[in-house]
Amino acid sequence: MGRSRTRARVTLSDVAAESGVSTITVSRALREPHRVSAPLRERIDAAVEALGYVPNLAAQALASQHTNVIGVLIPSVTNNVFSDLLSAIYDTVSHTRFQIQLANTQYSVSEEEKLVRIFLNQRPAGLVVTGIDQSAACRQLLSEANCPVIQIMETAPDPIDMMVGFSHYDGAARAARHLIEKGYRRIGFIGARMDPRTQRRMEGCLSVLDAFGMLDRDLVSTTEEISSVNLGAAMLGALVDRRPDLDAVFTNNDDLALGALFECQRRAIAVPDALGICGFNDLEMVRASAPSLTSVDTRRGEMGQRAMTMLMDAIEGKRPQKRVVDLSSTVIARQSTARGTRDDPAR
Amino acid sequence: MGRSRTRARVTLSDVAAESGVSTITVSRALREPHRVSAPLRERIDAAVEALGYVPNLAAQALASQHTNVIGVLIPSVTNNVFSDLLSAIYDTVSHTRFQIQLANTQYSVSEEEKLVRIFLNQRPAGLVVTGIDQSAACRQLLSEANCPVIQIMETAPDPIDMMVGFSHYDGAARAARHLIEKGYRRIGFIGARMDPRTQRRMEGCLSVLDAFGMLDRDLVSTTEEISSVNLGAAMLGALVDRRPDLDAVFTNNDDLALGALFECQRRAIAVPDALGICGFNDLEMVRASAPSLTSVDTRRGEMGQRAMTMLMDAIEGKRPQKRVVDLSSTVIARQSTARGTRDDPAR
DNA sequence: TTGTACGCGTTATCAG
DNA sequence: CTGATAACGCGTACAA
Repeated sequence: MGRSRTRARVTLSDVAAESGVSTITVSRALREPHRVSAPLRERIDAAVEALGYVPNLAAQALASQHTNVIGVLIPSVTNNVFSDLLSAIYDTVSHTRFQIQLANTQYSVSEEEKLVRIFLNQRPAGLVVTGIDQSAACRQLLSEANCPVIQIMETAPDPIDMMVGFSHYDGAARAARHLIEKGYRRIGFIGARMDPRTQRRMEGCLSVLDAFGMLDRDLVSTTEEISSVNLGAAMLGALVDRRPDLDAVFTNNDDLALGALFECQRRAIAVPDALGICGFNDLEMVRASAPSLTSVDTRRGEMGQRAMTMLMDAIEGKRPQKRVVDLSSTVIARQSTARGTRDDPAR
Repeated sequence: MGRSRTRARVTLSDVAAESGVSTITVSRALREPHRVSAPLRERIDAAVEALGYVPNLAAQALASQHTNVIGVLIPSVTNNVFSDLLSAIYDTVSHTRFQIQLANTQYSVSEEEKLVRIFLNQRPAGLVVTGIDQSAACRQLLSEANCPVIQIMETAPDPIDMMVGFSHYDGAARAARHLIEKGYRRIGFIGARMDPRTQRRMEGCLSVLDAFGMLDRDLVSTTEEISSVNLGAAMLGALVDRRPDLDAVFTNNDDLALGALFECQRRAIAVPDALGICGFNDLEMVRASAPSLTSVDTRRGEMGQRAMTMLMDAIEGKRPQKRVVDLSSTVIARQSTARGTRDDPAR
């Protein structure tokens, strides 16, 4: 209490009174201008302007039984990976009639299910969910939803509705093959948090190492802790202490890779000659480091943009030809793996 | 169109029918349980559970003329600085009745004003806005708002309502003094984007240099470009090319500082002996680098937490004793400035 | 402690 | 092309 008084809010009927028509006509003039005669439209627009009318979203939602809200569920707001994605999502949606409502599942499927339930009850225009590891109940809810749903970050053969992402397994497999091609032989793996996508990356990496007869479980280091640069440094340090013969690591993401690089610098381990490092996600910063870090580009900006375009199209009734868009991923070879066997060393 | 049919939604009156009471009693049992007799409460809770009732937020908002939405306006979703803040905000609000609605001003005051207008019309429970540089109209709107408003990231003597942050001017001044104490004499400044807070940091830094007779405008490098690690590397490179006598830089944030460090590594410029580097914000990663980077801790986690606590208290009518909370900021001295004049060198 | 009547601001439906 | 009327689902104000 105690703050200044509310100015009486301007409603549709105020605008109607001002322009001498009924409320429904104002409502139509705003939503379907072509269905209202030109002179009326002008009078109404003028009245809206003069009175400073702003629609009441709650009333719209209640009356029409739908909203312009696109719900976006991501596991974390801190992770750099998602901030790139979010940025693209916001950009794509700005200047459309839709608004983003962001929710945070904290990597919990039960939290995700709870949030989906809440969102669905508010009749969103569309929903974006991260990954493919929803609970059975959540999948059920989403497939019965009366709005388009798009899963992002991953691909799989059984989309709930639509999907745009890439195979984490394949991306990591590419990274492993890259390290092998560069001549590394005792290749380790460092992973943190170990959420489902992280695990699939690990599997992709290990399967390739196995296929080449190079799999050594003792070179695999994982933790449930949240990924960070400092953690990458600590994990690389521990791994090298235990296995000084390690000659390359694939880290589950770029934070860990950068930490690993720093630890190498501290220990005077030569990168890439004594140790190769490959990260994942290709964050902006790994291009800048010295040496620059090899990473896997996952085109998150394009992913966010495509996801929102597909979703908004679907909301307008334009269903995509293909419900699953695979953006794939690409190894960006840089100095940290440029030991050079067949490729020329990076600049 | 063409997705599966909506199940008839469960409303208050369904629950009322199921438990044999009137709708208003159900409504009360949900919002003010103590005002309903125990047996009824139990019957109602059971019915809610059995039917899977979820309140319709639009109807609540329309009937009660207020919402549990806390609007949060930040300039960027990509900037690491805001992700730390956001994370604290989400954590503090989770498990309360409030929900966050995030909006993105893109560092534009006109966009901010537009968003405030939209938010205010939906009767938010509270509003969080970034900084102190709102447009006059926006300030006006916010001071007439019938909900608590808190400005974050900065402090000033004239809060719109409440405020929690720190002085960017002072923080940068501390950084400059730290560099001087460490024996650096030809101190440069590197800044990107140059939003209002960035500018105040620049002013704080330059004023100290000036007071010590060390201000050299030729050592100041700024750009409107968005800050990034790569940009930090490029800007440091250009500055050193032009002024090889530079012996320290204060960078406007940690991205730039890290880029500067990388560029030094590439050019074999010894940090901290030949060049000292001090960043701003104390991101997690700057503790891990080799050498570790000195930075200014701005306690963003605490800021987010305090802001939400103050706001939620104010919503419940508990106005704070002091409307402006100054969290201050602290130089965290690390290896990148440990040339050691009076302090002992960092570990 | 519980219930009745009504209104919140908008849109759907059906007439004119 | 325009309007009257009735919802939408819930909370407020008052009554019992």
